[in-house]
Amino acid sequence: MPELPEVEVHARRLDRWTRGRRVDAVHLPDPAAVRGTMSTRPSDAHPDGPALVARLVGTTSAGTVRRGKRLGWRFADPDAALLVHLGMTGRWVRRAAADEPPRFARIGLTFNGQTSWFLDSRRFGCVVPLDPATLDAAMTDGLGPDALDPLPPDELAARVGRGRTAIKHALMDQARLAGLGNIHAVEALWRARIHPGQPANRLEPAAWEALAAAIPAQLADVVRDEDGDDDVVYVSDGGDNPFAVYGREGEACPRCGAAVARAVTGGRATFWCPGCQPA
DNA sequence: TGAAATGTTAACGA
DNA sequence: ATCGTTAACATTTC
Repeated sequence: MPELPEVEVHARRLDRWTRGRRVDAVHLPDPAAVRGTMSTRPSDAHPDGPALVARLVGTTSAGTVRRGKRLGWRFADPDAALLVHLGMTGRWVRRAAADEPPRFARIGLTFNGQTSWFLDSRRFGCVVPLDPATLDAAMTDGLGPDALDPLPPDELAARVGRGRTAIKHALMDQARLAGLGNIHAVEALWRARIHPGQPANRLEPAAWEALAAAIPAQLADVVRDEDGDDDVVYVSDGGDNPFAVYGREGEACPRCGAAVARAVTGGRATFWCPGCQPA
């Protein structure tokens, strides 16, 4: 699930569920979920992962922060910190402490009779124990400004508009702008009426203006829709597809009625409306 | 059964 | 140096 809105929703959830509460127990059904650095590979498991996670017992959750798709979690007394990346399929759920671990449970923290579980079927997600003094740097290192914060169009153009690479690709470059992934890059471009394959350095000022508005609007709308304690329902979950063009090849564009097109670039499926996002 | 999947990064090739 | 593509990671679901 995770692009910026999903990470934001999970950060809020963990905060609500745990802040100010003491860690009574930890569970680590998949030790490879604990990594020494942010890595998508279980083979990069932290050798001392179990010991480091065990040290959280007795600390108190001090809340979460988010930047781009990274989630930071602080603990106090004694201080500790985790950097969480949800990868492709990561999410957090809360269950009664007496319940069995849910399917795909990788790590769990029990607070006051309830356990918050990190579930991740595909195992690209990870939890990185950090020296709390380094958490701020780890949260921002290598990331552009957070995509949920509106940027003036000229600043967006200066950051994202460099080079001839396709605008969609440039938008997903976390070093230029942090938070957009495949789905929301596709949706933001549709909102701004920009063809995803346009070279980033050839967008007109009017296009940057449209994009600068479309990006935070897209992300904020999704955050609003997904906020709450319920599991996020996504395209592949069999739920209704909530998107305008993503996953809708051949369907009518909700704005102009033309058939939505699909192509694969950079190994990723891209969707656009040939009617209102001309090349 | 084959194809595709929200993320990240390395490795090539042009 | 820059850009695009492909593969890899690990696993599930349609």
